[in-house]
Amino acid sequence: MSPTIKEVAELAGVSTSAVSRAYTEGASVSAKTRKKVEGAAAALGYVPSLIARSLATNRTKLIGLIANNFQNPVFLDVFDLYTQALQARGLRPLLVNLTNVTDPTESLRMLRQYSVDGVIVATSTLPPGFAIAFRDSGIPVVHTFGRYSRKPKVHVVGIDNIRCGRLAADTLLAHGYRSVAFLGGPQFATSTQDRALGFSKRLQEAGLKAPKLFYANAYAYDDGRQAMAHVLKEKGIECVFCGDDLICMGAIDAARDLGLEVPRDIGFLGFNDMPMASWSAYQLSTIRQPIREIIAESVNLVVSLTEQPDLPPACKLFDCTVVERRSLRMQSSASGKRR
Amino acid sequence: MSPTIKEVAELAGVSTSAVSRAYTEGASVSAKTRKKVEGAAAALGYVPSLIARSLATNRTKLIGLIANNFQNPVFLDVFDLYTQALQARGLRPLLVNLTNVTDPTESLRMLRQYSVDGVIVATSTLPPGFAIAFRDSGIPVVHTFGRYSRKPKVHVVGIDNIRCGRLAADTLLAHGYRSVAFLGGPQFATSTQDRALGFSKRLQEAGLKAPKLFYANAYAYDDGRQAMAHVLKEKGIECVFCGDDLICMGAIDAARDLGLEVPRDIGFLGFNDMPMASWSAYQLSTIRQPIREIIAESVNLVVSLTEQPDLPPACKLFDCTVVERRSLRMQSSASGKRR
DNA sequence: GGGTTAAATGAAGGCGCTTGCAAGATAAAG
DNA sequence: CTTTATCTTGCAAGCGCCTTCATTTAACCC
Repeated sequence: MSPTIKEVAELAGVSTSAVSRAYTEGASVSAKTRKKVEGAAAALGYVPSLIARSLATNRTKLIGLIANNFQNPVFLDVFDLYTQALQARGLRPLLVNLTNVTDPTESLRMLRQYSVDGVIVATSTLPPGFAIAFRDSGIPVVHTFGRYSRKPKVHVVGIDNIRCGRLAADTLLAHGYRSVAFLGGPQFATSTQDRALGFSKRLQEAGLKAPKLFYANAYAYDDGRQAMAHVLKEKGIECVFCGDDLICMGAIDAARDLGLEVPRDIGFLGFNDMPMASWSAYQLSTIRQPIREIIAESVNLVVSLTEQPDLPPACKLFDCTVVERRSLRMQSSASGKRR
Repeated sequence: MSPTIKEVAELAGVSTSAVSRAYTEGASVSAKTRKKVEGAAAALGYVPSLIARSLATNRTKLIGLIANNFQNPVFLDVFDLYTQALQARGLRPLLVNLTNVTDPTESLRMLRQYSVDGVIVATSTLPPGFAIAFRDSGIPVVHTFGRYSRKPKVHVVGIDNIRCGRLAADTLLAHGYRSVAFLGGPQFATSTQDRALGFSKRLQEAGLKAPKLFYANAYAYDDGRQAMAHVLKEKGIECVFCGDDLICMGAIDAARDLGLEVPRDIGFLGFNDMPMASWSAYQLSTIRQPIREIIAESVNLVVSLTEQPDLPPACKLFDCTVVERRSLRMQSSASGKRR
């Protein structure tokens, strides 16, 4: 069907090795034969088969891209950036959807079947067993949005959620809030755990009592909305720090349905700075993580790993920033500067 | 590294053919040797290499999944459903991001490099040249969300946007609106063109004058918002039919910023029924396309095409339904039933 | 048990490409 | 015009699997 290397060789009047080399970076070919090969290839519409090549080279240029959260808009960005970054380096994302999958066996089998060169786990809500299972079978893996650890099991690149929690606390304090709550995502998500921790700790350091902790069942609007009902039963909450913008918007709507006005009656701080955060219906103040940089770094890393699989696992962390809009009350001039 | 068929054969005490057959559906193997093979494979941690297999069978089980719109939340659903549907059939999506790509050559080359078994073009905003280029090079292609045509160049599955436009018109008429506008996506998108057409036509059939047509630069919030500014310059518009929920929400916010209340002062009908449409800040009435069915059908189709590549291209269309929420004023009892 | 038919098996060649090796061509040096 | 070093090139083996073909084994029926 598709022309093969042999036909090109024949037409060009050279050996198959020659045409192979014409397509291999840094191979030894004279300009003359390269020209001949290119001519023949063009005439035939030849495209070298990566399948056959990878059988010989043991490199597929395929990167498994693992996700399990197709509800959250940030992942659109994530997919977009990943596909572009990988494409730019001649790699291909093999998309793996692990929604509702609890056992790594099957996905591992599949990834090995295709002999992917590496795996990127792009989620903070997947049990750590997955990344570790991949690593154990010898596949280079980087865990994006993974948890910081002094001695990580796999390479992780992302943010320090504990620091983010502290940043959130500082922000609320700077706005003069004293009685605040935390409304996280699912309690098993490490991102939620860490943010809650940092948030609580910083508040206590500032002499406040530990905030009440609430959890939504998922990083989603409806779950945020429902969970907010519980928050609202608590008296005297001035402001809530949400673990995700979607949750936050759900929470805001829950509050508004009860006649509360944001930020006059209650303040909100979100997380992720997704596009909707800037919609005029919400105007969310939120914490943004540098997704673009995180992903660029992840791709760099997985590429390095295909070349040096034995790099010791490390955490590469990026700083978050707060984006101020109008879901927090005006900064009281007394309360000092933000950091 | 990974154990090969030969090692398994050796350990199991059979020929490589035997173990190959043990892994091939419908091959002739006795239960006894299959057991032996499975035992040996398990002991070795053997996973057959799809790469090698596809070199021999000329089937990769790889499906190119082409997208170019990573801004619109519906595509999260699309990705989710596609990956799941493909996985369920033992196929793998190779994600291709064609954002800002105008020339099919490069992507075609890449798809051929990987000898994908088929291609799914999942977008309504890609020039038709792409799908056709794929087809011309012999790759089975189905165009999801493509345009209806009596004599299509490639298989398309989606909705009849002209009918959707008519449905929108009927809905607005049933609500008693008389002076309405259309606010579409980019003017080059066939989906927008067709919806505008059906919408206008139906209104005129009902004896109204043709609606004013407006276009947003993209299926996105900000673009909807900006375009709405122009709509609002027009006097006497009672209701606007938007080509996308995002556009619609942008438009609503633009209207609200001017102090208008929805649906008291102006009505809105959206398109796509994305999750945000049901948020209490919007409560969008909108038209929903059966994405799940569309995608299931697309996958079925692409699978059939890998077996019978010569099926004549056809259009498989699905009906849309309107989801009534609260962005249209109460149905005037006089104005009759919805269809 | 013999004969017939069906099922299971192994050997071998091939899928399209890469690559070590040795030989041939070219260039640089004397 | 040799000699030596550097490039190019083709041959052939191999990457891990499938599949045809011929052969062996099992199943079945009188």
